[in-house]
This record gives sequence, structure tokens and C-alpha cells, in this order.
Amino acid sequence: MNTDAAVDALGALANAHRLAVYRLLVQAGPEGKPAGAIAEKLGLPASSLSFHLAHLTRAGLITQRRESRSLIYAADFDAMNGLVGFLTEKCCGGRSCAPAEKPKQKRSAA
Amino acid sequence: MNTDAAVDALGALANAHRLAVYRLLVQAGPEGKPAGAIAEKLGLPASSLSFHLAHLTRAGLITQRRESRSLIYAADFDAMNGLVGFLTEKCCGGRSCAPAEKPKQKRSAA
DNA sequence: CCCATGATTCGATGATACTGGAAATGTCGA
DNA sequence: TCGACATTTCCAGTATCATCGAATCATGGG
Repeated sequence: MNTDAAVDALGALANAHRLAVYRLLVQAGPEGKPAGAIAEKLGLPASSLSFHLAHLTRAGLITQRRESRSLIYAADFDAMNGLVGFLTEKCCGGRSCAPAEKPKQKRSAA
Repeated sequence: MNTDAAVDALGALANAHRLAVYRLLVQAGPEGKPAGAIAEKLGLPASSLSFHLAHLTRAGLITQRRESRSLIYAADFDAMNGLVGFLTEKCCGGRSCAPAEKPKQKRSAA
């Protein structure tokens, strides 16, 4: 993950519709969801949804695969983890910064 | 963290300059950095930097405090953790999704 | 081959964001 | 009080993004 990729990913998520799509796919897990099901669930016109799906795909946050006539989209969890890692990189210059790194505390965290 | 707040935060980070500012502050830790030092480090005109700092502040990602003539900015780590939590919420519908959560499962679900 | 279905691309329009110099604001030392 | 310093606000020009109906592409069944 480099700066350009991170900016692309963040820009892709910085929209209410795309964020909703992405979270839906995150919750759907690796099997993903077809475009039509997403459009219905979110109440978006097909062309608008397609625009947003393309945006997320271009940013590397989701993947696309065809299954017969449907195109199935799924979240790319590696990309998300890479993004999170990039944001917190060298957090606090190595010093403790409590919850951002969650050290070796065995307390149940939220 | 709700959807609107997340969109604001992501939008604030979705810019090369602001992302650089934010990462600089994340690495600087809780003590933060004065605007002038950030401007110099990043080679940004003061007015442009001020615009970006205001954007990040409005999104709740960084905090501002005055120290004599300087305005010190610092990353708000709670906000970042809230954002990350929001993105990964209900990840995979509760099923295993490997690296996104603590790797505790031994089933190969995928 | 032809049609139905699922999804993308095209195109025009309106809205929003980024930039940076100049001027204004707030703060401190002498 | 005056001047120097640190930073923000103002402003206008440019550029990029979001929307969605219609047209188009891709696939599978009869």
C-alpha cells in the first residue's frame, strides 16, 4: 500500500452510496453479492450503482467475478487491512498510543 | 461512528495532501505539531495547509490547541479507531474472515 | 436465431472541491 | 503601543465528481 493507492481507496469509500455498498459486501463475506441484489437492497438505479461499483473496483477494494448472467462483487479484505495498516503506520513514532495498536492486553476489547 | 461521520472522515483523508498531513500527525503522536512545521515539512503554502487542516478538524480526525502563537494539531486516535471499527463492523456476517479479525478460527471456510 | 435478463457504458448537467496570493486576526516581546 | 510572527479567512478560477435515462453489451434458454 502506497500513498496513491491509499488515496484512491479512501476516495472510493468517501461517498455515502459507495460506503453502503462496501459495508454490505464486507458483511456479505467472501461469497459476495450480485449487482442486482445490491441495487435492490440499497434502492439505487442500476447505472448509478454500476458507476460506484466500478469506482470501488478500480480502487482495489472489491473484486468482480461473473457467474452466469450475474456479476458478483465481493470485498477484498486484504486491501482493507492494507489500508488500515497504512493509516496507522509508525503510529506515535513507536511510543504507546493505547487503542490504536492494541498491545498485549488480554482484556476484551470492543 | 455513524455513516455520515464516516463519510466525512474518509472524505477528509481522500486527498494526497491531507493524507500526508494526517500520517505525519499520527506518527507525531499525541503531542502533535504546529501548523508551520507541517507546512514546511510538506512544502505547502500556508493558506492551502490551513484549508486542509480545517477539513481534517471538521471531520473530527485531528484536534487543534493553541500554544502561544502557534496552533498545534494532533491526530485523534479514538476517531481513527472508530472509523476502522465502522468499516469492519459485522465483518463477514460473523463468520470467519481470516485476517480482518483475530485469526482464532481453524476452519477453512473460504 | 431471437428474445429475455443482468449489467455496463455513454452523455449532459449540476454540484462540490482544490489552489494560493493578499488581507485580516490573534499573540507575544520590547 | 508598536512591530513581528503564526495562522486563518477571503476570493475567484479551474478541475473533478455524482446522477440517471437511454443505448449497448454479454449470457443463456427455447
